Amino acid sequence: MRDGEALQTRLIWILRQAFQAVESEKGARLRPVGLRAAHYSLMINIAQTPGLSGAAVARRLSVAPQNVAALANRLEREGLLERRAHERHAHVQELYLTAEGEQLISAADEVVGALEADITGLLGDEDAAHLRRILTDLVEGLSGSKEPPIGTGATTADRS
Amino acid sequence: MRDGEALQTRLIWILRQAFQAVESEKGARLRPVGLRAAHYSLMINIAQTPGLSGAAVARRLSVAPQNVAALANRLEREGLLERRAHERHAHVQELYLTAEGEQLISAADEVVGALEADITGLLGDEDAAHLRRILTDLVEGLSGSKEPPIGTGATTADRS
DNA sequence: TAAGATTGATTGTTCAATCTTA
DNA sequence: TAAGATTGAACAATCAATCTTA
Repeated sequence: MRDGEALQTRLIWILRQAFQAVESEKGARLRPVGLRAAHYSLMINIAQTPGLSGAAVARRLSVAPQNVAALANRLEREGLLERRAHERHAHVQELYLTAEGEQLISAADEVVGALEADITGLLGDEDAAHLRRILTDLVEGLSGSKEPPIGTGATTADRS
Repeated sequence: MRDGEALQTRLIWILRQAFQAVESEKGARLRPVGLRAAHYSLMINIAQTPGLSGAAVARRLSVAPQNVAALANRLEREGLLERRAHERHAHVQELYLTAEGEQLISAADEVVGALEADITGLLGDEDAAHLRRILTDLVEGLSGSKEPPIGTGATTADRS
């Protein structure tokens, strides 16, 4: 590593730091509500789009489908989520929140929404918008070039 | 969640996406070299500051010291890293890379350095600098307010 | 007391492989 | 063939608790 390019000045490093800082704060604020960050991530997506299949959520979160399945198992055991068979495709499991799950995710998202507000308040509207734009460009540039051609991954069960 | 504030427009969400995209790309480029991302992260820090203690690396990486210990165990087993007792503090384990480790991290960091260059090239110098500044502000704002007063965590073994 | 190391248990995540169904 | 689900193994990371040493 060249000395003029210290580790800590790399965007890769700083991005990691920022992500960790936000994740850590999110986790800390979520704890009193009674939800772990991973469970929040899964549940908020199902709340936004009830009936999503496990595979579809996995794509949204960019995690392995087995991961979603494992989380769903736990949440189902805890009575926060339930699976129902897809009406026309028996092998597809649609995910729904229970009433209890709905209530919990509602409280949790209020907390996360507050964090989002704190962040934009911290940065100011201009920087926040700028950050949004630059990060979007980054994601586009990194994943855009190597993604499958067209319509791949979008199935009947993915209602996003 | 208010409809005007869709999940996907939140900075928290976009930051996660960006981090995951970069991590994924980093992992993909590291694989041919023969290093996992977690091992790279640990080794690059030891390469930069040989003799760092496990606790010190953990602080730098913002991970639990047990995590560093587990990774170090594996890397030691693989002959990429070695521990030596601190000269004056017998219970402190200093971490050093072996010759093989040095060589491997060198090849790995060339790959990661190339990714860093690709990213800045993708964004352009102006946006890259801007992103660096905004993310730094974010980290400052989030963690700065709740950090212990002074000199905490900096011990003899931490030569950063 | 405080910092570092260590051990054990739990959770989150991935990879690989298999099975079922459209 | 392809998409979704499932199972098992391995790895990464955390929390909690203990131990040693300065």
